[in-house]
Amino acid sequence: MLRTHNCGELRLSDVNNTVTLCGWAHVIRDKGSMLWVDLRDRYGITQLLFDQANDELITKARTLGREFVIKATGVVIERVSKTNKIETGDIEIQVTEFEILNPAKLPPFLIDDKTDGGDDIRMKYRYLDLRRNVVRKNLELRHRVSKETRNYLDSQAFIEVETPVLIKSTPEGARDFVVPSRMNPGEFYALPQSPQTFKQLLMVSGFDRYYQIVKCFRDEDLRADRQPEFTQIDCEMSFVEQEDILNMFEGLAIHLFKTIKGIDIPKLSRMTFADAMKYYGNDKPDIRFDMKFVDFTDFAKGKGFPVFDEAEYIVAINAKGAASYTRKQIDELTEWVKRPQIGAKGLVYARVEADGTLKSSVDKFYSQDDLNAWKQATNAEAGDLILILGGGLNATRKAMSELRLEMGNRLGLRNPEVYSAHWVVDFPLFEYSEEENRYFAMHHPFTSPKPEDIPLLETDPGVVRANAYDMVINGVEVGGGSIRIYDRALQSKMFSLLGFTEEEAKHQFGFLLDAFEYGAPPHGGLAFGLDRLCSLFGGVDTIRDFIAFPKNNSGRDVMIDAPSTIDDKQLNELKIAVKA
RNA sequence: GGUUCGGUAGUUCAGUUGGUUAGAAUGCCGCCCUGUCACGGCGGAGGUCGCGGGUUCGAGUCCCGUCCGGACCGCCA
Repeated sequence: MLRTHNCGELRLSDVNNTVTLCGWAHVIRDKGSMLWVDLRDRYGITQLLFDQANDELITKARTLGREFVIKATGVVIERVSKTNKIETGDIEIQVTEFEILNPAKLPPFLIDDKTDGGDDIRMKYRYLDLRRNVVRKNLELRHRVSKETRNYLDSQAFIEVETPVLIKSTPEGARDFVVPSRMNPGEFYALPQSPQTFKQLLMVSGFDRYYQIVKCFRDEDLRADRQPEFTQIDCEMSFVEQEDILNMFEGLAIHLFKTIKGIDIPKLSRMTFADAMKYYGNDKPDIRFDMKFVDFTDFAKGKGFPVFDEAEYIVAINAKGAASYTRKQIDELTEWVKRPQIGAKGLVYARVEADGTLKSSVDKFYSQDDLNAWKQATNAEAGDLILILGGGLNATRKAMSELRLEMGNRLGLRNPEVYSAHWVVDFPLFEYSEEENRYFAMHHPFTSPKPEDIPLLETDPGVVRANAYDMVINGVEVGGGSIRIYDRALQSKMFSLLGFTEEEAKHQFGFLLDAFEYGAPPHGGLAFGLDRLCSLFGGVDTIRDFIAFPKNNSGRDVMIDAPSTIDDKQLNELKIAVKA
């Protein structure tokens, strides 16, 4: 070992000991007669002291620069001026000899908690960014989440099994990343969007309780909370019903909150998909705050206000305490909902004045009695602001959902240190695509319908509910899963409803259908997004901060500059031609 | 595929209606400083205003195109 101690562990009790430390020169403060170097490593900072009593040494110390890697030996002494800002603030090292292990160029941005570097340059030099406390702590958090996940699942008799990364492309779901096969020209592997079919086969194999912390890949556009490669905590269990899965994995959530955040969260509440849409316009509602949707269709229609008279659906929320919004703020909010991303045509408001009367933007069309009905329906009181949108059902729900979250932000109701976790259950089995004129599986084609809804598969597939569930924390979908189909006939029926011919189903998923004929147990499971869980525990919206080497908005790794072209020799081997 | 915001010193940013030599902070370099720890003081260096074209007597500023980055919509079973 080059060192006797790390930079975070020395205390007053170590005074008079001779120690050797290694690390990076973090900050150098030259006071003329003495010079200090903050020596930094993963564990902390220890101050090195050079003074002019040793002229040769301090002169050599003046050649140091930021981020030089050094090894220093000296005696631990009590500081004359102590600081409580760092844990080693009571002591310093009176250096007797030191060595520059490696000099360093000046970094392009400050390696500091409050760095001066923007995202772009920090990503290009990610290995320097990772030296910063804040980023390192994020990865340490991620490590603890993984570790506690393994602890919990291990204690529940789950075993971790690795599944292949080079698998088969399937048409359903997200776009696959594909990998050409040199030995099978013209054929391609796909990288897994999830180990779904493999974990089901492991259930057929009798593993009973499986998990895997595993990379998954989806070739879709990125977002702050979406990366092309991301990590799932993938789980599956046999001989269970939906309720068993919910209990097992809310147990995991409770365990993680306890061990990672030191918080006892209550047992998770359950909300149906239908209620989530009705009251929040969203299948992953943030229920840290109320502000539920109130359906205004009945009493806002037919009063002569053309926009609402023509609307399929009219919905209101009560922004409590927002009556103080000025005309300018409301105009700004109106512009906000009219942005193409939100897509509302306009925003109607009704303000409850101090005396209880209402002032609305549509007074021309609605009497004070009409407005009183609004007030009653939304439980509005003096000082509240009722916000109303109207239009087509789906678009209006979506717009109001966005507006609700925005008002939650503006009114300070979305504190990242407050957590509210719940399940959304009873998702529809299918989603109808107007574009392609057919049903798609909302979750995936292996999800089992609720038994009582099976007869409806023939007559009205759109209303069939699935044994599918999502865990939602603070408006973030952190995990989701379902009870699976384990009956060959039912699985075949699903494929046929999804528009597969028998041949196609056999070609794509024959192995699974075959397996179902060899004694498949009832089973189900779910997968958590590890990156999202970490960002949630870290209190930020972007998962990039919790990934050591993330991709940028365009799916590029700007540090290694990937993806890149490959040379003709490689292309020839793969028998691939690139279109000009 | 689309919407939107941004690109000016190593870095983060400001830059007025288009008008003299493009500024600040921080970092960096030099000198000074016996207790610093966001050290302090004095001095200094540092610019292809992303790129290309256009309008104009004159463009960091206006227009068109393009590249790059961020957020979002579509997409993400």
